[in-house]
Amino acid sequence: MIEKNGRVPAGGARPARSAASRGGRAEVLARRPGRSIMRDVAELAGVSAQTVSRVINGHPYVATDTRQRVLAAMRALDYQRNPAARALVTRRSGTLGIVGYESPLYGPTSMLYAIEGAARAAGYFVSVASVRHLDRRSVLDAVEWLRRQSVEGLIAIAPKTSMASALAQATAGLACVTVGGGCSDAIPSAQIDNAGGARLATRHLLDLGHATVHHVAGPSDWPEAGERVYGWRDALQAAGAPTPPVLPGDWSADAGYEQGKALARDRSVTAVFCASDQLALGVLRALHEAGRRVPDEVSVVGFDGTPDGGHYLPPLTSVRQDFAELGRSSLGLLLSQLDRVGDTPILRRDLLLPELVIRSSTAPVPGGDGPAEEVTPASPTPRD
Amino acid sequence: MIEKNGRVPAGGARPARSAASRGGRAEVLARRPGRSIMRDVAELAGVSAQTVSRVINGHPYVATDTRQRVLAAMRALDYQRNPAARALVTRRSGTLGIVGYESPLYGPTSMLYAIEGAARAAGYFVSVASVRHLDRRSVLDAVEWLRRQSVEGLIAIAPKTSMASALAQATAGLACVTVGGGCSDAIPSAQIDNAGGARLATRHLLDLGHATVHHVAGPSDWPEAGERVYGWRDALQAAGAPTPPVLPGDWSADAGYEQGKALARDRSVTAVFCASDQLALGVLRALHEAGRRVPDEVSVVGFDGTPDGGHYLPPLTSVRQDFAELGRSSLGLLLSQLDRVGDTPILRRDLLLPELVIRSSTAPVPGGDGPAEEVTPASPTPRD
DNA sequence: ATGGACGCCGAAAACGCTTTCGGCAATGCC
DNA sequence: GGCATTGCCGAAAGCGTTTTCGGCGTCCAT
Repeated sequence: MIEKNGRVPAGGARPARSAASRGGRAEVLARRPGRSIMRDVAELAGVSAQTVSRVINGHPYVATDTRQRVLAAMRALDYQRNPAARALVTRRSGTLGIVGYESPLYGPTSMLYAIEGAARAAGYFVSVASVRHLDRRSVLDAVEWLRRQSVEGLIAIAPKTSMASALAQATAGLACVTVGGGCSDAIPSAQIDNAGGARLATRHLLDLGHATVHHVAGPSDWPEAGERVYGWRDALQAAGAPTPPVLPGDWSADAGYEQGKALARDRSVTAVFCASDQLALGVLRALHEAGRRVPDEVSVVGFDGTPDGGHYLPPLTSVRQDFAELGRSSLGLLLSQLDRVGDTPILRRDLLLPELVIRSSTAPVPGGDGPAEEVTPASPTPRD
Repeated sequence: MIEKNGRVPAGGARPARSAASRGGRAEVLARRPGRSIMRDVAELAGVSAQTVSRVINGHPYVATDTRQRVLAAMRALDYQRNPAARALVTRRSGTLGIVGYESPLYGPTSMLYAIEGAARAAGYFVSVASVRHLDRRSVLDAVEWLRRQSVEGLIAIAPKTSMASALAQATAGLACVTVGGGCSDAIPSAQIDNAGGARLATRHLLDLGHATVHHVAGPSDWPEAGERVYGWRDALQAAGAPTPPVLPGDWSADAGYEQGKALARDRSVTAVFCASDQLALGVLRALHEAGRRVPDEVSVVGFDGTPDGGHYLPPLTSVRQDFAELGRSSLGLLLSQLDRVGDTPILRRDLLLPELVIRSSTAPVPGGDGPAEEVTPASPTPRD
């Protein structure tokens, strides 16, 4: 009754594993009672372990009834494959990493969840490492931490321009994608057409008859902020409108409030384009406190299209970006990198098109036509 | 020159591993060139592999100079321990799971990052699984997915009451903690004192002379929403004020707007306590559109203390909860569960104290004293 | 009959680490 | 001087999978 491999056939429920091996040493670690392993399934199904493996991995050349027996045994034992053992031999962890910027911003959060959902659908686990501050050290640490977990690739959410080199250095030899801000030419990225969105917003205001549009920008070291500035300036120049100085801030309502106060003092400003909805919220408040009515005296446009924006006072016209789609897109980019392991990465940029949602914070310019008359703001040049 | 274990001592840079084993079979999988393993380090340092292991794991009984040599070799080879191999033998993945509710809410997001930060400090990786809808099936799937990754424990963010059984069932035999909503007595949870916060808000309005306070609640199947209702009602009764019917919603500004429209029509309401800042945002808008001035005619209080709330029109008085601390607290709870593996879990509840931040959306009742006179709302009974 | 070709399955060797056991020197104690 | 103790280290087993190799039928074409 002794089998070839020296193991005693199941006399009782489950014989002490490995007790029959070389030195007859007692089992080293007590098995967690609830967990069964592949060999248990194999015994119950009357096959060998690697046949079980074949069934699990969908390999061909398994007879139909054998497959059924194995599947039944798996169900009966509530078998679950040990990912560590699998990872050890396949050299694949099946895990993707996300370095996320620790901010309560609407966008990054939406993307995080979208990425996870798409990753799970593709069979990948998702592990996060957050950075509180976007400095070099933090990013290096986060990527290092993810590496230690042997992630197969990673997505960096919302990196600043200055992090390009840090990220490139830290992710050497690792598939990497950035999202919402192409921070470097060396790393593929998924992002919306920021310049296009900014053009959309600016042109909308110009179309309403405003002589020019002021811009409260995002932090100057974020590529997304820079691109929006570019699009805004571009639309202004295309229409022959003067270009006021950029008012920089971070993305927050606090910053918007501060810049808004200055804007409110200047009676010549009739249109403001903000690089985020939160900035717009602050501007709206400053304008209101200064007694300037929106949209009667001043029009305001935001960027992001957050659900909250629809309930600002007044409801905010904004450039909506589809963060969920952005997240999915970035994952697609990463997966396509992983497919071509070894080859040179494809440096693709996914550009999503934003959409202008017009609500109540924008209106035609007060006097019927703009205060400036050297141009005809009512008929912009839609040159594209 | 043949060693006892049959391996050929390093003649060249790195001999084909396992080529000298039993059948002289060629190496099965090409090693990733960049990755060195423990044996490489051991050879370079002139010690055995398990001495390297001892150094890494900080075991005693390693001579100081040996340790130095090993550390130097590790640095030289840029050695990184293979987590899969380690997990396989230790039966510990070193990973914690988070099931997160896929919503752009401010709170859950802040907590997610706080948990990750604290977990990393404690040496744990964090893997997320998000659920789009809080139904039973989704939760079961998410937990199952995390299990497949063999997480050692998990934290469920913002579960509804109805998920109690699903969560309890799915996490059987797994350390689990909920945060921001004790959904079941069987699962420990970290949360703020919702009832206390609601009392704070309600009493504040009562103190301002309002005859009673209306309440726009969160979804009725969220325990947090229920507790806030309870605290609100409790404060009302303690002050002898009448208890208007609860106006339920979800947490969104949309819902707040809808309920706010009804509230605005009722001229008798002078004070509204909302279960979230976003609800308050919607209420504020509805009130404004109906021509009711805040805080002159109606006072509004929110809950959460989001940074945006400070820029609403008018800036919102709110009950601030420290989400980051909440996240850290929940992780602490989970870790203490893990320490006592096998024992019965300690069913602790961490209660954090919220804080009322008073801004401009609340003011004394219009007429100097409230429209109702059967009680003296100006002197509430602080009975606790 | 015979020889592939094909379908199905099992034996055994890794994967890279930790753990247990045991060995060897140096030291302390009686 | 013998013997236990202590500090340090190596050999070997084993964690639970996947992969490679090979074996055994069966079927079809010679």
